[in-house]
Amino acid sequence: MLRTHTCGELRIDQVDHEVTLIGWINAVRDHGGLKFVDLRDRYGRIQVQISPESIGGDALETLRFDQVLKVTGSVMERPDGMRNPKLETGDVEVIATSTEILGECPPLPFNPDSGDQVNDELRFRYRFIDMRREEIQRRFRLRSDMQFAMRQYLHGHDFLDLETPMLTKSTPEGARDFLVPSRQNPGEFYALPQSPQIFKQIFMISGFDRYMQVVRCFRDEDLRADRQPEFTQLDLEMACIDESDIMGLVEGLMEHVVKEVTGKEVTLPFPRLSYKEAMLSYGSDSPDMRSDLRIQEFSDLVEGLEFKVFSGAVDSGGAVRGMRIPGGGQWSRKEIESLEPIVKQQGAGGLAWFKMTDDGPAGPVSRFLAGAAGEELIQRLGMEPGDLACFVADGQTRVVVNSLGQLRKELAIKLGHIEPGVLNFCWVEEFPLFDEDEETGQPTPCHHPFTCPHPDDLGNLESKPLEVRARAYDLVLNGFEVGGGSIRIHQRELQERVFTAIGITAEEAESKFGFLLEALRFGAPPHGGIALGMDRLAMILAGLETIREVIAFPKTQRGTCQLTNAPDPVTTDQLSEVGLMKEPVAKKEPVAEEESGEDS
RNA sequence: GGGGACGUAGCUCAAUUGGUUAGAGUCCCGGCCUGUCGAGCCGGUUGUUGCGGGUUCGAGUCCCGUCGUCCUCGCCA
Repeated sequence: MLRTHTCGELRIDQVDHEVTLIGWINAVRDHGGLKFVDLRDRYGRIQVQISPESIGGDALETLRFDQVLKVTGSVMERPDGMRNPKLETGDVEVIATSTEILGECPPLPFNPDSGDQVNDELRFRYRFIDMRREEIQRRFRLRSDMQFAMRQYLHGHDFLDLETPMLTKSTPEGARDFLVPSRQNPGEFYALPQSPQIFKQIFMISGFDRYMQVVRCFRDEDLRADRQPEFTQLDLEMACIDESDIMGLVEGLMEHVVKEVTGKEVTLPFPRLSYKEAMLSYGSDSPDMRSDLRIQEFSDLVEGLEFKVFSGAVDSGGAVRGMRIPGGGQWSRKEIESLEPIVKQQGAGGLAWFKMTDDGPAGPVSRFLAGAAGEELIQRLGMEPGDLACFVADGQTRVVVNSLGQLRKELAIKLGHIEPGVLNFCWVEEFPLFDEDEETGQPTPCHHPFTCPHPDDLGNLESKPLEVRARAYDLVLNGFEVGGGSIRIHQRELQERVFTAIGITAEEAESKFGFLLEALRFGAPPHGGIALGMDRLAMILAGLETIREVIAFPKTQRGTCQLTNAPDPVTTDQLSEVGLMKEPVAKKEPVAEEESGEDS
């Protein structure tokens, strides 16, 4: 080792020891002859004293922030009144007898102290500087601890950590694939896996019983704060189990992980609610239960209200829903109306509302509340003086759900329901097996085509496919979907029926999933599993707003890497080697393929 | 593909209704300084206001286009 100690470990015990440290210069306090230098590494910070006397009159080097400095000297107890209680090492300092700059460093492109204030573009371009920050190092430590705790827990429950291919087969369903051309098979392509789904099912058929993997997955879709084109899942699968076994295991896993990483206790079991209930009461399939705001149905009352906006919505097949906002009656009209853009963005025409005062309802909707239906509405809401009620009515129930769901989210923040550090898990289950494709009307899998239909609904698979429930479940944490899984189909015949229901012909099924269908013939046990989003989990456990902050080298919203500048054009030679030709519309030219390089 | 926000010194930001020479803090450079720990004091440099066009006597400010970053809808089995 080039050093005897790290920058975080020296204490009174080491006084008079001769030590050698290597670290980044974190500050230089120059008093002319006497200099104090803070040296920093992963483990902490320590003050080094450099003076002409201590280093024997040698010329002092020019010291600058983030140079890598090697210091040899002796540990001294600091004089009284000169200790620094803010530093773990603050009772001692190192009196340098020699110093050497091992790594030069120009002035930095940004000030790391400004931390997250600096714009992301710059931070990610100079990620190596950004990641020196204590704050960032803590995040990645947390993520590392989290993944270790997961492996530890699952190892203790007989899971095997098994690998699956990264170069695999493109599948027709689901997200867009990232394609990889095959040099040895011109014109043919691998795809990067969207998930190891089928491979883990094959492990089950192979008798591996309990499989886990921390695995990278790839989906070529547009990005969000919580979505990157490549992301990491804790993937697991078990045989001879049902839903409650998976949920129970994951609850135990989360309890262990949260305890190990944050020291917090979670309450088990996690509440479970059906998809239907989640959509109705919370306006989302990933409800944030940190807030107790609840959406309620009022479509059945509109007949008695004589409010055309409401009745019109219901008449055209939609719905009227609303929620009580305790204490919202204190808000001004202007403040209430400032909520309207939230619902308009989701396609709603507007926000209807009334306040409850000591003298009864007041505000735009109040004049429709005089009759019996109005009274029932007020009663159902549980309105008390000082409360506000907001409603959305629309001909499309989907718009009502999304609008109020979004409004609920914003109100939860506004009302201070979102306390930092609170972890609120729940399960959402009984998802529909299929969604309707908006364009073709074709049923398409909500989860994936290997999800087992609910046994009670099997009779409807062909006749009323959209009413079939799935044996699927999502794990939700603080309003984020952090996991999703299902019991899988383990019978070939049922798998074929599901393929047919989603419009996959026998030929397509054979060519795309033939290997799975074949495997299902040869002794497949009942099985199921789940995949947990590691980036989102790490983000929430670290109290952050975007998964970019827990990914060392994230992509921008356009899918580019600021550090490496990927993706890049490649040379025509590289293309032809893999049997591809360039379309003449390339945005960027390949770098230095045959440039003549004239200096300007 | 649609909607929105932002882009001014290396960095973080300011600049009144469109009005003179675009400022501050920090960083950086020079000087002073032997007990600081956000060191201090004195002095100094730093600008294609993202880019291109337009309106105007005059544009950082208004308009159009474009590029980039972020948020979001669509999309994400």
